[in-house]
Amino acid sequence: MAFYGNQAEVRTEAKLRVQDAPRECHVGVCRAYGKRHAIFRQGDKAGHLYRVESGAVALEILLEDGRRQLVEILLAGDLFGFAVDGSFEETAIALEATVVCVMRQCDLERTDAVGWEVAHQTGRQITRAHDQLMALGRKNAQERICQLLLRFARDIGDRPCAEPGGGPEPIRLHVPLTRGEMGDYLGLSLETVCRTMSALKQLGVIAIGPRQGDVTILALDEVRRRAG
Amino acid sequence: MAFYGNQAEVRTEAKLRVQDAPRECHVGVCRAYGKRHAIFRQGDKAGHLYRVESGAVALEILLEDGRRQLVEILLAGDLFGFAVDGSFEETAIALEATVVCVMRQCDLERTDAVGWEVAHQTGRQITRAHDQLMALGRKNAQERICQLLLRFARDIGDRPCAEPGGGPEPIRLHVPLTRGEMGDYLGLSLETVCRTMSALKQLGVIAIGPRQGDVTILALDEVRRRAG
DNA sequence: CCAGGTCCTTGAGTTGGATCAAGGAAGGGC
DNA sequence: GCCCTTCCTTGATCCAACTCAAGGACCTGG
Repeated sequence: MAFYGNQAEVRTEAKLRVQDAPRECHVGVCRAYGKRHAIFRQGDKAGHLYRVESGAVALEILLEDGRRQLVEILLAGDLFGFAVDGSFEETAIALEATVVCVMRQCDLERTDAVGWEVAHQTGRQITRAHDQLMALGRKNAQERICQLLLRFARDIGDRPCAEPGGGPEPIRLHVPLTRGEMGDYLGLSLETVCRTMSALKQLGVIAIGPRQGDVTILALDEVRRRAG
Repeated sequence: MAFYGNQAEVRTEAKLRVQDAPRECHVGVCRAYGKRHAIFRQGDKAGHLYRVESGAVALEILLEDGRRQLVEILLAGDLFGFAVDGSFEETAIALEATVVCVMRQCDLERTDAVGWEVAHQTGRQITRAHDQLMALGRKNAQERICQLLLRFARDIGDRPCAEPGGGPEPIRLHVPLTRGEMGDYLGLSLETVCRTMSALKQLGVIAIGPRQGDVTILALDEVRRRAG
């Protein structure tokens, strides 16, 4: 049972967040996970559904030869844990201290109308996967990175539509991914991610730092334009 | 209403197929579409759900500069038409003469338990999207093409697991995509698709023709191995 | 059976991003 | 504060796939 293996050692750093996390958890139980710890692994038996309460989760697929691909990034409110033949095809990893609500699928299926809630969620995720496929298939490094930055910007300052003049107020955001993980999500090498971030900084479109993971969008319109 | 625009002129070529298509269509209506005709378009108002009864459908996204990406290929039984903010973000195109069952979402939501049927379908599609993301992000041309061939092979001779000796019986299949469309699905140029198919032919792994779209898998194990 | 369009194939040259390599800045533990 | 690990950054070189180009095969309608 590698399933619950990471919990104990995590309690401390996750404690502060557990307190403000538990919203209505219909038929589930909240669990806390520490940075980089697995929630389930490729090949594990499925049967539960998961919702991110706080933090961020990545789904990744590994090939035997070690190549790795992040296929989805999940933020608060997102459901995950969909499996096809009874076992997971991805590994779910907490990108930072994260609280997850775990629900048994059989319990959910007893509750009516939850099916549609799930269906809508999955529909949204399919759309996101399609956006990402467009990015990986046809967009260059700069476009992919701008699209990713917008992904995180959307969750913070959720302004519906920037003023045409180009919002002068910078947007500060925290990206819970290392350069390597950004590369794994975007189908790029970590060096290319670095170089492209540096280029965007040089252009005055974004600012980096002061801490790792911090990014400030200085010209939202520019980021939007470059994301395509 | 570009929505129903392609139907009339399609009737003839689709007629033969309409007859054997209509399985149980709970609350929907079957419609026939001709090769390369749109079922709905990027930006169209959503509100219906669709199921492929026979034939094949592709979902594509277009960028303003003309870059195109097929983001999903749907075969008989697959649901599509999930939209987020009330309008479609993809265009759905019939890859060959195709019959689709169209259902109004509001009708479906009245029927209990359909939600879960939909959720399971979408879960399967998410998994497929994730496989495809792995392909576009980290696999080379040969691996992507072998993965695509397996996709179509699975729907024909659905043998659960080939004999360890490497099934000597060749698998004949029809790929309802032009080289260009294969490229658009796999994030490759059509020339690369050609070259890679030729290379696989040279290696004796597949045979091509006699008609366009026909592919015969001569060494299933080799295709599997190369798909990664 | 022929004409014209669409699709496929192969060659030659180019390039965006990968890989290899080396150092520098954060950050966590003692 | 210092050490050690992890992460970030930049440079140099290389290569898989792209682009441009030119034929050839297939397919449909007349």
